[in-house]
Amino acid sequence: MKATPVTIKDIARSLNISISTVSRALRGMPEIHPDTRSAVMRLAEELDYQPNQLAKSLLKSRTRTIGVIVPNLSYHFFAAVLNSIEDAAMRAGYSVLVGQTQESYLREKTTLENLLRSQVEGIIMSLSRDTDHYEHVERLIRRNIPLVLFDRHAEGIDVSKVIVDNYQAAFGATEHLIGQGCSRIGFLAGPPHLLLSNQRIAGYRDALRKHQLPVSDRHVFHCDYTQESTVMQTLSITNLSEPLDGLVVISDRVAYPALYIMKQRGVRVPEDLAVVSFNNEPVSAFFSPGLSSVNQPINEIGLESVRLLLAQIEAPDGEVPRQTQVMPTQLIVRESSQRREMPGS
Amino acid sequence: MKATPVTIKDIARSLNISISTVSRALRGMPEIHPDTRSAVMRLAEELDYQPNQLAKSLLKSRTRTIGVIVPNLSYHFFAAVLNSIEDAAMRAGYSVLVGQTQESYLREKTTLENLLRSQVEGIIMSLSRDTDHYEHVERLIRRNIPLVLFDRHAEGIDVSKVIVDNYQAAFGATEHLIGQGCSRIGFLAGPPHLLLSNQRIAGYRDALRKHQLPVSDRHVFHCDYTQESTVMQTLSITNLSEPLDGLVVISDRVAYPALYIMKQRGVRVPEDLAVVSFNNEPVSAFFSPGLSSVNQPINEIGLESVRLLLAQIEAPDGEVPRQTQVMPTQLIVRESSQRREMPGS
DNA sequence: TTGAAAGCGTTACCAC
DNA sequence: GTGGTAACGCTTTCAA
Repeated sequence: MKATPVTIKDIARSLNISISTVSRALRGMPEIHPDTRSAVMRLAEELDYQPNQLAKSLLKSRTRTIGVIVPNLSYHFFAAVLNSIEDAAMRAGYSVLVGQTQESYLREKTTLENLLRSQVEGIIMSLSRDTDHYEHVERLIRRNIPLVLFDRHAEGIDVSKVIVDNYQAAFGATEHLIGQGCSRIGFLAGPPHLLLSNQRIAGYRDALRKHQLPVSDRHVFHCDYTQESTVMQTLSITNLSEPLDGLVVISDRVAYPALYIMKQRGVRVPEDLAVVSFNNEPVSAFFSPGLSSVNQPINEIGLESVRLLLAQIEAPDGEVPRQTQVMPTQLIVRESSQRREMPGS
Repeated sequence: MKATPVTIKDIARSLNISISTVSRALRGMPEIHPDTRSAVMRLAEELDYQPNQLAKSLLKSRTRTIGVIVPNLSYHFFAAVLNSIEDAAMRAGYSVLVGQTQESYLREKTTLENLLRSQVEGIIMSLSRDTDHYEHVERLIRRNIPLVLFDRHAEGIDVSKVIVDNYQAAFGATEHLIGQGCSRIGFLAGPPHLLLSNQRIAGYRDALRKHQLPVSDRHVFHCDYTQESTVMQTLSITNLSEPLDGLVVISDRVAYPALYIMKQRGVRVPEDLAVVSFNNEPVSAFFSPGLSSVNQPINEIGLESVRLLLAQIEAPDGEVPRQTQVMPTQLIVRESSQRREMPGS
């Protein structure tokens, strides 16, 4: 017997009063007689009454639910941002429906549709690896659905974004390697069409150029974030006839297996090859050598995404405040990239 | 102008037909005239009509949504299980509402209530660190809400569970250390009242006893999973007057900083101290020394949780199939615990 | 202070 | 084949 949930109606019937009165009593409206109110309250408590959010939502056209779409929750970055999003949403009285795309465009599209059918009031998303066209996103915009893109975004779509300056961050990371005396610096990048990856490559290239170091396509290696392709590309790097002495890696997730392979192949880090990466996952500090990595303010990215989304959701009709928040990054220097004494140490 | 979403009613009015006809056409009911159907379909397409799931849910008392409550999504284990849960749920046509407790009992309780108000059809949860009484869970059971507990469960509550045999796993891990020649083995455990931690301690103790090795409370160190307390406890371990030569750690998350401290203090792993841990996070393979760890079948835990939950949700009234699935674990031996040659290598 | 009734968007039953 | 209507659980006028 799947207990039929108790409704406001049941309470009304039991107490021989009207539904409206019960509703009012439950919500603490001032005009209700204290006796009535306490009777209602007591019975509600006793029957363990739970208001049906669905009915409320339908009536008010407000679900207080937001949808979050990410490529994959086993990536620390996305899980951690979701953590922060859920936390902020909860504090603001919102619930979170999650969807993962598993890096597939198709699933991104259907997940989006499912969330919309569920009447989420807005969507926070990070594009999948395989997403290379954006009609589904543009449709959201046309339909005026509050939307925030974070991390994996796309150029030329007019929507709120929470991102970091990937170009600058990569530029800085590369200069750091140069400052450590590296002169043949490579880049272990993500898939070729991924904006974030390309922006970082651009920063890396310009840093090399600025310092009159050789820039070559043959020093850029693309992996698709899977372990197999990372291993393959890393092996290619170790097999270069003229070995690199510095390497920028697209993310810590990719750097871990890369470092492992380097060690196996007898490449000493940082002596033979200085390495910097992106994301600064917590474990990176505990590696040996500690992995130098560009930190992104994960918590703030989540908070900011929620803030921008709620700004849209709660905006008076007609105004759709769109803005791009560029969050600060910071290169955390650890042993993996340090070939020179730290000043003062 | 927040575009009022187009409804079935709008379509009906436009086409001068009744709401019921539109509804039937949209759902592909056979009795509809082809012309009518195609007209409806075309207009629906054109107006980008999206059925309102809320209304459907209210009517049918079926939301096809499940709630998932976990302590914290930045723990790899929980994020990865959620990954698997969301995936399985999606395939079964369900959506997932997530909630995090941040290890707090209070938040666990309120999150639970929120999910119920949202009319989730069932709940998959892992208890928070600070949860030491279970009325909130028992209330679910009394109300016949489909429920599955995974990983962090509790004894004596009659509900479906997906767990591993922590006792046996710890027993095995400890015997492995003994097999490597360790005789003074300690345990870096979780909080004192955490069932999972205590089960592992019991397995550890019994393994020591079986091999006539000293069992002492002073060799069990409790941390609360935070980095600070892990560091503190690790320092205590390195400060023992008679040093340990083997250590079982409650989880990889805890082992990482512990190994780091060991290295800093000049404790060689595995030569001075052999270490095994639990969870086998992907990065553990890339550590040096590689961290030996008890693998839990994360993907299967998620799948199984969904399976058990759906079994309850879809069970005919009256039957509430409850079962406990004990998932297999496997000790993955890496360098951190190997003090003897591998046979045949 | 309370009650009756309309309505949120949809489906399903019963007529025609 | 199609249309009217009740119902899901709730809030909110409007009247009393």
